[in-house]
Amino acid sequence: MRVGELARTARVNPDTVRFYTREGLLRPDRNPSNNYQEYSSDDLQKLRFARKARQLGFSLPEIKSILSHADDHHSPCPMVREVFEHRLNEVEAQLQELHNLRDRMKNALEAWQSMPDGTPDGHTICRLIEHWDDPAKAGKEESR
Amino acid sequence: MRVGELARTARVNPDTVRFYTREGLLRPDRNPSNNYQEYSSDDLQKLRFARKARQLGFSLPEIKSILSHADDHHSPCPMVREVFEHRLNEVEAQLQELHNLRDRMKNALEAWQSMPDGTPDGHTICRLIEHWDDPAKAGKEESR
DNA sequence: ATTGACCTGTGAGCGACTCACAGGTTTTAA
DNA sequence: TTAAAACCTGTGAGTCGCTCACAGGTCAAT
Repeated sequence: MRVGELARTARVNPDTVRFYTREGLLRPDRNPSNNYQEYSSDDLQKLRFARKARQLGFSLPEIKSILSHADDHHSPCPMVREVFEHRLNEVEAQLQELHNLRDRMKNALEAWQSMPDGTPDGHTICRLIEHWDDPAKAGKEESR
Repeated sequence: MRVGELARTARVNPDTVRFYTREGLLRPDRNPSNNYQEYSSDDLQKLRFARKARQLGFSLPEIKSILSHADDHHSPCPMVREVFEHRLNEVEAQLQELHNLRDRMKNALEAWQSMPDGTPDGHTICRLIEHWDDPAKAGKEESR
């Protein structure tokens, strides 16, 4: 298959396919008659993997090295594992952080919701901003 | 306080402070004698808010508009709320996605862990790649 | 034969920094 | 007091991972 088809089936931008090819992540054959690139179903799998890996926050160089390790078929590759483990740690941390912030946002939004007309005033926003780092205060009125 | 001090207390790169200042997110006074920028504690709060908001995925223009709405003190601003709600949805989605992928990674790593010497071979990686989209198969041997 | 949809390479633009440079200022400390 | 170190200034360029724009070549359908 050629660029367009590959891109369509993997639901990515054709330019991304071209970009990955330029970067050496995909290595299609060339049709010598018209110089078009010919991708295999192997390339499709690599592309899909690459996209998922990107979502996980792997860098293109990392993905490239994982992929090329997988290419020469049965090399033991502790490096891939290191990359993986390292990335997993980062993902866990990010997940935690995101979770906290999500809760913070929800609280803030609830505080807004319960206002007379549902629109916040400057004060609310100020409080939100001032106590952003302090979940105990954000979204709650002080006792007074 | 000046650039360096502000940056240190907020634990960001001084260049980020300069960048935010260039972008109009922070508006320090100028010391006319030496042309240095003078930041207030208000700026510190804005900076901290901006960093948290960035982690949540708000864009700089969004942050800028939230901050300037908060500046002219008591404007009701449904826009800020819209941005906030919209972003919350995205965060929820991202959280879900990240969660799934984290589990996927853990499974994969466990499968590796249980291998004889703890290092994966080409086959394992291939399976991981081939069935990346298919949690039922990744990290498990087929029945045979 | 012409249209339109594809393909090619290259180069530039994006957001949000980050770094490098060249020069001016302030602080420290010998 | 003066030299060095540590700051500050603006500007411009580099980074990553795309994405788009351009100019031109190829191919299938009408």
